[in-house]
Amino acid sequence: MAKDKADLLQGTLDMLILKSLSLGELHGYGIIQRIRQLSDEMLNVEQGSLYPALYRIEQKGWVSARWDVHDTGREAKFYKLTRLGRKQLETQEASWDRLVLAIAKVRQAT
Amino acid sequence: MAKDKADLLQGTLDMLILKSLSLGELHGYGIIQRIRQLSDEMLNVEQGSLYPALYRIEQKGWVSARWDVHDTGREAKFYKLTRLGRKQLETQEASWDRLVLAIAKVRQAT
DNA sequence: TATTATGCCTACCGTTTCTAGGTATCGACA
DNA sequence: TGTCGATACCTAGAAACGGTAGGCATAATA
Repeated sequence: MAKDKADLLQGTLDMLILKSLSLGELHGYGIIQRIRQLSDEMLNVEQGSLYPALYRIEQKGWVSARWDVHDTGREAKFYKLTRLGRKQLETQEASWDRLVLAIAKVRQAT
Repeated sequence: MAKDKADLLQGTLDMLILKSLSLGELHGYGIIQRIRQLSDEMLNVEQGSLYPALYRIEQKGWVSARWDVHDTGREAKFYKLTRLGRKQLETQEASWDRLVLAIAKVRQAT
């Protein structure tokens, strides 16, 4: 990965995927682009990370998938957040906030 | 771990250890206590995570260790941040800030 | 005296991300 | 027409890291 881009921390990818899907149905390749774009190029999800993650997430029932043809005429697998997935997103965001807060506390220490 | 405590994200432990040592020399067991205390009990580092991490960190030259006897008369292995470790702490804090920012950007998206 | 807290350690497990490969289609361009 | 990059999917294997679960020893405390 390019030097100016940070590797993800384990545990953050699910949240990012769920979040990007919360904005609307999307296919895998598009998820990568959306995350990169929304983060101002700071986050770059590798395909080898994404597709297995999508599989896991689908198994857990957080997203549903269907094949479809989009505007450009190409086939792609579109993922959609389920109700369970929306809940999971909230849970993960809350966990993330708690962690960020906890680490901030440690870092504040003088 | 207790349910109200979050597991750490992989990649954050080094920073927490370095940070707690930046406040002064400490032994392993004390690092765990300091992190727990500073985070208001939100972060609990397991011994099985800490000691291997300390070993890794020492190998990298970020901390130096020495056995000593402390007030209570007990022996303990005291760790101290090296100059390299202090630099590493800065680097990791900067990375953390970037990641938090990047994720915030993604989450802001409507 | 028995238990709890302090203090160190290791082996193994599970999860997750990345690297590195593969396949196929489409559009642009030489 | 041929080639190349972008789009789009996938898998196998490696690497990293934190946790669980165990062990050992000593000091404090009930």
